[in-house]
Amino acid sequence: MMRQSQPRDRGIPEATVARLPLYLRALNGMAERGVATVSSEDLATAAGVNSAKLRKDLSHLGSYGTRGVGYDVEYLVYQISRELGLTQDWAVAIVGVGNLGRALANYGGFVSRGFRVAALLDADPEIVGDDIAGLNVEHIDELEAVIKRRGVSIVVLATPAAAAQELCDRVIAAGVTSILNFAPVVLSVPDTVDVRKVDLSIELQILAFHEQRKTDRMSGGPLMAVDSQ
Amino acid sequence: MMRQSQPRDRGIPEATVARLPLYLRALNGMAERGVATVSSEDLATAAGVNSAKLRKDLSHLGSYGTRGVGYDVEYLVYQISRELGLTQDWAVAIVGVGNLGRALANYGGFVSRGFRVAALLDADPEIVGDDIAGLNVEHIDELEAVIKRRGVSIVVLATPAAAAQELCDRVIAAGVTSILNFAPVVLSVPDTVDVRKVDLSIELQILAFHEQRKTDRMSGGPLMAVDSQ
DNA sequence: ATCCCTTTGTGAACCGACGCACAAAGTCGT
DNA sequence: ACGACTTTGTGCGTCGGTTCACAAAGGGAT
Repeated sequence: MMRQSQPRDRGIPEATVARLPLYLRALNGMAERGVATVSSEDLATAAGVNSAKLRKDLSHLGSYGTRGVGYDVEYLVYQISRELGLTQDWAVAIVGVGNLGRALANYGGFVSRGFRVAALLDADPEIVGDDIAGLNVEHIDELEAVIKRRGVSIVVLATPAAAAQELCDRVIAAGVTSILNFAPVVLSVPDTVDVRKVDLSIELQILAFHEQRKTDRMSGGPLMAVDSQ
Repeated sequence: MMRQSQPRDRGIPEATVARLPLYLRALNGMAERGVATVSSEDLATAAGVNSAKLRKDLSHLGSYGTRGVGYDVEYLVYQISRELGLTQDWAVAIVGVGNLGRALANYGGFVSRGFRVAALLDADPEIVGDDIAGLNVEHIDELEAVIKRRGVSIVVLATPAAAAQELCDRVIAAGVTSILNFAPVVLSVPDTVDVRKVDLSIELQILAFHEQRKTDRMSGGPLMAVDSQ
């Protein structure tokens, strides 16, 4: 298998993609602290992963990195940013400006790199017209127009569960193919559309499961019957 | 392999655990609509998974379900709830009452089943003393006392990144072993502690990656060189 | 220029998860 | 009471991801 300069297999494993933002964050921290190069071992520790995994992940992007030395921090930041598509600017619309929507609008975290909140939309006439985080809340009737006018390509759904599917359909009809969903429903979408789901309640339930097991194990033996409850 | 009544292998795959809350939600919806029994096919559709996977998941809890008929909705709700530890009440403390912390405190979603927000804590004297969602915000100095007094076993960290690790350490020292972290940092914890991470910025970056690929594919051919950027 | 030391990039074994496809098991109608 | 039909529970092949361990590649010292 011979490779030209950097053919960079179009086919980065999903698990790797999910970790790249982690590496990027660690690298940005190092760059700010003036670190010039970093070994896979140190970067892996900073990102909370195993160093072999880190190296394999990075090898999917190309062969950046110098044997015996490590990786150039700045260069790697650039390469990962480019791979993730953060060298361009993404216009994000937040649909649903309740408590969560407001929190997201004010969250500095994603404005920082590549993402820009371009619109806030809600159905409640009480909220429409308010200024939040320097943006005017627009009426949901404007959804399609706003998406097209501002070039929105990523939509964050922070609506009540009952409204989510309908709004999702409209957003997709308006041409959006990337959705971050906070509503506790399973959205049904064509498979050309990417949906990522964030669900607080599910996370808590998973924690509760493990927590229960820990306390079970303390009170009874590891092989104790479970029907005591 | 013979099994007594319901030995229920202590050893449910992590992937299964992560889906149980999904099934539970779908089942609760059905129960409210008065559905008495459901087939794996229908439940799988409602939960957005493949029916074989659903059956295998449920088989890890025991052999509930009747061939030729399906699963009794109420019974399955109970079994999954019990397995997840939702038949008991979990006291949750929210540490950090900024925009996000406030949104979480007001989020009805997790109060509903098994979880109860038992405390809100913050370091900002401006915020301490406020009433949010019927709870008084307490000073972070009270952290250890509050955790012990109220029997808090799950902590939600919604603090700025800079404060997260220190607070995490304190929370663990106070005996908590389950943490839901919203701060964009990699927490280092002993492996007796479970940390689940929710990171908006990472989710957006993953979406951006796939979005970029879609648009790349549209403008150039599928096998086009990538260095045009 | 050569040797030694460090660190990358990856082949290969391993592990968990997924989905197909089917036998076992139970229901319902006659 | 029996047969046809439905739906579960699972054995098994497959696949993606993780980890180990090491050869290849470079840097720096002598």
